Order: sequence, then C-alpha cells, then structure tokens
Amino acid sequence: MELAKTYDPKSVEDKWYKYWLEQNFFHSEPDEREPYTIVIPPPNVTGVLHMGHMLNNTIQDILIRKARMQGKNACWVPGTDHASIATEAKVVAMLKEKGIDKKDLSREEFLKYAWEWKEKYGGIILKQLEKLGASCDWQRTRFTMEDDLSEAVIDVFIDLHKKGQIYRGMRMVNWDPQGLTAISDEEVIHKEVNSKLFYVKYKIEGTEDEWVTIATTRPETILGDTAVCVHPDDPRYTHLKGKKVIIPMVNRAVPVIFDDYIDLEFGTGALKVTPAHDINDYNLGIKHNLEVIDTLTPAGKMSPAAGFYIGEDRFTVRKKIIEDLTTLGQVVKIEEIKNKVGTSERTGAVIEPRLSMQWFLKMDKISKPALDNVLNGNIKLIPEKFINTYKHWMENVHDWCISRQLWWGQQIPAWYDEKGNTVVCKTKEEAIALLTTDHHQPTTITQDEDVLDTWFSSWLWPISVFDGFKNPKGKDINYYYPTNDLVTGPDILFFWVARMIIAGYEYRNDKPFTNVYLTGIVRDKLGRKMSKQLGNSPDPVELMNKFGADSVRAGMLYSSPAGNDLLFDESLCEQGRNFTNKIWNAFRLIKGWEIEPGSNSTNKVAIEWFEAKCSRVMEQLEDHYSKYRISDSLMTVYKLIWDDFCSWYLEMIKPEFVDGKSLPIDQATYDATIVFFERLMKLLHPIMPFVTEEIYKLLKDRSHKDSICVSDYPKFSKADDTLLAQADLAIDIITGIREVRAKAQKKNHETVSAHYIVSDDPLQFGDFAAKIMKLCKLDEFVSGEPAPEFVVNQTLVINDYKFFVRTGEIKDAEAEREKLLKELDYTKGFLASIEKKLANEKFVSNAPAQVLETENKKKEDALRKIAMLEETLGT
RNA sequence: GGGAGCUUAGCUCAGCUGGUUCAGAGCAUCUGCCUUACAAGCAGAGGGUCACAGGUUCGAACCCUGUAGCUCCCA
Repeated sequence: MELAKTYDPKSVEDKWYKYWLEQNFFHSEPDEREPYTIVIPPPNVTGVLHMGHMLNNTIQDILIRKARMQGKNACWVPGTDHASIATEAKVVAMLKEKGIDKKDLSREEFLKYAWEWKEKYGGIILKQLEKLGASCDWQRTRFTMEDDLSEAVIDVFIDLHKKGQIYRGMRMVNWDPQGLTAISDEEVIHKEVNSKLFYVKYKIEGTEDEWVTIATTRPETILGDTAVCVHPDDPRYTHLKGKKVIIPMVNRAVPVIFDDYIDLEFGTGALKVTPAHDINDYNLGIKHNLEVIDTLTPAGKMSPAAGFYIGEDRFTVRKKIIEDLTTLGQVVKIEEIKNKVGTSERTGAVIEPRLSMQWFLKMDKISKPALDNVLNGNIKLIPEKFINTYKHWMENVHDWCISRQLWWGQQIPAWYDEKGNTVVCKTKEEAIALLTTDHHQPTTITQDEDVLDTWFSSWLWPISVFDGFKNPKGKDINYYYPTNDLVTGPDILFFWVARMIIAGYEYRNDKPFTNVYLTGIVRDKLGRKMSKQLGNSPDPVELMNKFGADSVRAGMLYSSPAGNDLLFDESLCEQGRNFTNKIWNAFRLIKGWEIEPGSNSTNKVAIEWFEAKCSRVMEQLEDHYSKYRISDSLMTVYKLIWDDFCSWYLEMIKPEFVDGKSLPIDQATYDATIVFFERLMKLLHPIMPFVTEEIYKLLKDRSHKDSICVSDYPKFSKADDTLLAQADLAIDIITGIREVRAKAQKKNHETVSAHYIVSDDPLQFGDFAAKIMKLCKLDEFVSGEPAPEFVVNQTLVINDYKFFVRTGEIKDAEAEREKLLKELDYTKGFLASIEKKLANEKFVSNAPAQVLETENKKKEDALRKIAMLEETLGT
C-alpha cells in the first residue's frame, strides 16, 4: 500500500463523520449504564460559529468522547436558543430590505416571517459543529421556541406567578431605544467613555441675579428636571432652604430639596433631579414626592412633554441645548471627564433608564438554594475563583425584569379585560372564566403584548431538553438529570448559569449539573477580544479547511489553561497540523516494515519500558482530566506520542538499514508496537477524533462497526519504577554522548566508541546497553578503563558513571579540561550549600526525616561526582 | 467607588502541602544535519534578579505587609 507522505485531513474528516452518524454512535437512550450528560449552551439561532464556540465545543466534545469510551452512556444534547432581540432585529432588517415595515405587519404575519427566517438560517451553526467533529446526539436537537419548550416556559411563568414570585409593576428599567425593549440589568454593559461635564446655572426664583450651578453630563434631560438637590450639611447652600429655582428654557419653578444622598465632592454639590430619566433621581423623586416628566420617547427622541426639540434625537439635542443655553448665558463651564455609560448587550445602543410597566421575577428567596449549593460544593465552579464573583452577585441580586417589548419569543400568558383586570393563565378561555364574576362580564380580553426574556427559556434548558416539565417522572429526565458537566464562558455566569441553578432547585429540587467549567475568552495574539469591528477573528470554517478540524481543535487547546483567556494565533493550528503529520509518518514507518517470525532479545527492554512509560503518563493524564486541565492533557499525550513513542521507542526498535533496504522486524516487536500505537490513538481520540479514527482503522483489519469512538479507553496499571529509572539514565547517557558527537561534528553514519567505569554496580542502566549503542551510533561500548592507545577525546560524568568517548578527532584537551573544571566548580558549590544546611542544627532538628534523607543522598552523590571529576582532571 | 485575580525564559503558560539537582514545558531562537517515516522533520545548544521593597522561617517562586503595573466583575 502506498501511503501519502503527508497527512491529508480533507480526505479523512468528512468520511469519518458520516460514518459515525450512519452508525449512530452518538445517540443515547437510557439504559443500565452510568449516564454522562452534557447539555450544550444553546448558541444563538442567528449565529454563525465563532472562535469562542470552537473552544467550548471542543472541550465538551473531549469530555463526552472520553466518557463514551470509558463505557458511560454519554449524551450530549445540542440545540439553539431563539435570541429574542438579536433575531427580531435581524428579521426586521431583512423585512426592511424587502420594503416591509414591521409596524405594518400583524403579530402573526411577523412571526411567520421570523419562522421562515429561522428555518432558513437557524441550522448553520449546528452544521458547523459537525465539521468540528462534535459528537452530539443530533436526534435530541432542541430549540427554545419549539412547542414543548415554549409550553414549559409558559407553565413556569404561571406557576411562579401563582407562588407570588412574579409580579408586574411600573419600574425604572434599562431601556434599549434601538431594540425598543426593556432589558435586564445583566444585559447592560458599562463602558468607560470620554464625556463632557456641563456646568449650568439655574436662577433662584424671586431674585434678580442669584444662581445655583449644577453639573451634568446629560443636559438634554434638563427639560425634565423637577428639583435641584443639595446636601443638608453643605454650607454653600443653606440659604436655599424653602427656595425654588427656575429650570432654563422651560421656565419651570422647581423646589430645592435637601438629601444626604448628595456627594459633596462631585461637580458643584448641587444635583439636578430628573426622576423620569435616572434611577437615583427616580428614588429621590419618590422620597421627596416630585413630579415625573418623561421627556423622551421610547426611541430616544424628545417627547412633546419636553417642550423643545420635539422629535429630535437625544444626542443631537445634547449639543443643541448647550448652544442655546450658552446663548442664554447660563453655561458656566465645560469639563472633560471620563464616565461609564450603559450600553445594550445586544444592540450596542446607549441604555436609557425609563419608567415602564414590566414583569419581574423576585430573586431574593428563589436564589437561596442556588447560592448555598455552590458555596457548599455540591456544584463546583472551575476554576474556583469564580465562586467569589458568583457569591457577590447572588447576595446582591435584583429582581429580574423578564418582559421584553418584542414579538419573537413566548408571549406572556397574562390577560386583561377592558377594565384593566388581570389574570395569568394559559388560554383565553380560562382567562374569560377567571375574569367573569357575578357582577362582571368582560367584553374584550386581550393578552399581554410582550414576550419573555430569552434567558427565561434557557434557564430551563437542562430540564426542558429532557421533557422534565411535560413529563417530570419521565425516563429521560430521571436518567440524565442532573447532568454532569457544563462548559461555558464566564460572561454568562449570571445570565444563564446562575439562573439554571435557580430553576434546577425550584423545579427538580436538585442541581442541573455538578461541574461548571468556565472557559476563557478567545483573544487575538495581542490580547484583544475578537470582534467583527477589528476584523481580528479568523473564520473557523476556513481554519478547519486549511488545517483540518483536528489541528484546529489542538490549536484551541495549546494555549488555553483552565479559566484563562487564550491568545489565539493561526500558528497554533499549524502546530496541530504538524502533530497530525508526525503521527501519520510514524504510521507510515510501521506499515513499511516487513515482518519475520520470532522475537528480538534487545527489543524486549524497549517494549517493557514503553509499557511502563505509558502507565506512568496515563496516570498523569487522568490527573489532568480530573482537574479539567484539558490543555495539559493534550500536552501530556502530545509528548508521549512525539517524544517517548516516536523519538525514543521507535528509534530503539527501528530495524537497521542494510544495502539500502530495511531489515525485517520481528513479529513480537511488531505486535507490541501495534498495540502501543492503538493505545496512543485511543488516548488521543477525544482530542483529535479524525486522525485517530483513520489510523485506528488502518492499523488492523477491523469490522465495519469497530470504531475507535466506541472502543475501550485504555486503563493503566502500576508503572515499573526501576525500569523507568534505568531508561532515564540511559537517555541521559545517550544525550551526553550525542552532545560529544555533535561537538565533534560527526556525520550521522559515522560511529564513535565509548568505555565506561562505574563506581557502584550493578548496572544501573539495565538492559539498555544495546539501545545506547544503537542511538549513539557506537561501534564499541564496553566496561572498564580504556587501554592507553584508546585516545579519549572527551570524558563524561553521569551519575555514578564515567564515560570515555573516542570520536577520532584531534583532542582538544584544553577545552575538555575547562568544561570539567566548570562542572567541578558547580558541584563543589552545590555540595557546600548542602553541607551548610546539614550543619545547621535548626535545619536538622526541624526538617522532616525524608528531607534530611534526600539531603544526605544529595551530599553523597555530590561527593562521589567530585571524586570522579578530580580523578579525571588529575588533581 | 467596591471586590476578585494576575505579574516566572523572546511569546503563551505550569510550578499542588514552603523542602529532591527546582527554577520547568510548549512554541520561538541559534548550531549542525535533505541520516530511506516525517525539513510540517532529526540531533544538539543557549536563554530567567520568579514585578519591586521589606518581613516570617533552618529553608520562600510559594506564606505575610507595602508599592507599581495589568485584567476582569459589580455599582
């Protein structure tokens, strides 16, 4: 069989993914095995794959594939969420292009377009995950707005309302003037911006020329001012007690109020109060019974109540009003400052605090178990540092504004009659029945226009994907819930993770998952967040086309220790590709061998050593996995394959070339090598599924159904420590002699000779002598002081050994002497530090026995080495 | 303004309970090699005041205090 010189992922990846699907390996049904479950963080239905998805889905796939191989019933549930604001915005934009205005459509018509849009574009991201190799159970794919999941949302709303946890009220909310909807506190992103602080003076009523100066960053709200507030202890303003001031332009007289809320240091110490447009002012307004004048429209334009600039945008007016106030001579000064401005997570628009009627979920009681069970360790956050953040949020949680002024989403099941009576129930019929009393027959019943926050759907996700609401005692929910691991970004810890935990305890009285792995954020190599604006995000699909999915998966992991941001660079994928190619070529080597019956006595030690090495490394690997150190897991397997297997093991057993032809390999060594290779592929499979399946299939004749992805994950036994120590020594010797070769500029085919003496038998490198000869290209490797005619070019001291190496070059005695002297110097210094330690009575009396023992051993080793060096140097 | 975290080689990061020859890994760099699996490779090498200043300790990258810089979260 002719094998290509380089590995080509293109011809491999699609083939195996199709095969896996066709064999239905990823499908799970409850059975008697232990379940291992992950629910995907449902990506936005409008979304396309970005690097963040690549990272967290690679990690999920690794966890799920490993569990599957370990014999668990692995179930990874995929799906998407409907993303109210984002999707509605996209559909509105699409309609606009067609010349259709949302305003001219009925709700039903609009939703029809939205569903069409969803059907057309909604599945892209899931298809892209297939390319990545994601082993999701696609038969279980869910969508947060499908009938069953929507019904769960409605039922939960009704239930929580019944329990008194959901209420409706007029509140100051975060208003998105572009999305034309309220959003929750968590959806507001505070950004620091350069602003201007305007100092404007208001005339004191009844005076000719007495003024009070306020400072504001939002002069357009002056038109809605209904008070000026000062601190009761501020001597500058005591004379204003009982006075009124005149709001410029609108010439409204408003009271001066006194409140210790005021920060004496900021601005002038006098605060303009606009209860309609600032949450703090709103609270002051309630306390001091102030008028509320709403001067802005939902779209952020001046309303008729403003009296000026009606219909103009708030930012335009900010400039204009300053011009006009300057003309009036009321602008005192303008300062440049930095302040934080809230923007909408979804649309980016500057948030406008706005009074409106919304639905809220009370958070104080319902969130209690969610806090307790993270603090007591029932649910683990990885890395642990997020517990603090979580705790802080949970302890200061505000009521959740769950209504959105949108159409795309679950419509709130609240019904109103013409008199404003309200009931919460599932259907209009029920509503009529509930609203009808002996004295009242409602004439018109309307349902609340608003929909629920998308997170109010996705917080139910781990329950609803298993039909836990429709069928709370069902087979699926009982088997798969609670799920095992959740993998997501810390940016949605509150939006989603915390709320899922809340819902879990409210509706299952149990956690939704045990471990939460919070990945880092993918940044570019300069540490900047990836964004469309910067254009610094590679297209994941193109990356996979270029390097192969395996390589991109590895590339994501090379740089992503748990919980840290990762600085992504294409060269990391290149490193992954080089690795797949290395594996491929190791396979080519083995496949190229002719086999002869029997065994080879010198290979025995190599085989036994690699067996021991595997055990030792697999133990470390398990440790990394258990701590969710996935990038360390990759690096561990990477080194086992590249260094230990390819560079050491294969080089040890590789047959010689004679007359331009490789000698055959013995059957026993060949068989062992195939076993090792298969084991290595299994260890790597969760991380790089495609190349490992390809090799697995080529290593042996296998049945069609025999796939690595359902094969047994290797188990390790106790490693042979003696053998590992012998190999470590042999490797040190080989490296030492190779260094001598390199310095002597020996060509690869040229041999050198070595003698050695050892101060302490037995042979500490065991049966590795033949391998040392092979890997150093020695023609002679014998024990004992060399004869006088053996010209020693270099002497090496390694452990208890002294090596005399002959390279046949002209001996540079001076250089060698210098090197040995340097080594002697270092060893003497080292010895001195140990002796100092051992002479210290406090150390001897305080240090644990084991430390003392090692110190003594270090001392002995050093003494022996010094003796050998001195002898060599003839001093 | 409040809180959390970080600072170790050119880059990205490990370093667990303070104690092995502990100052590490990968990448990058340098030197020599197209050696019949692999130049997407092989062999070898160099590279660090563990942010800074104090302290505790027989012993500190690790614990404590302060300083500087960076990041994130919350208001």
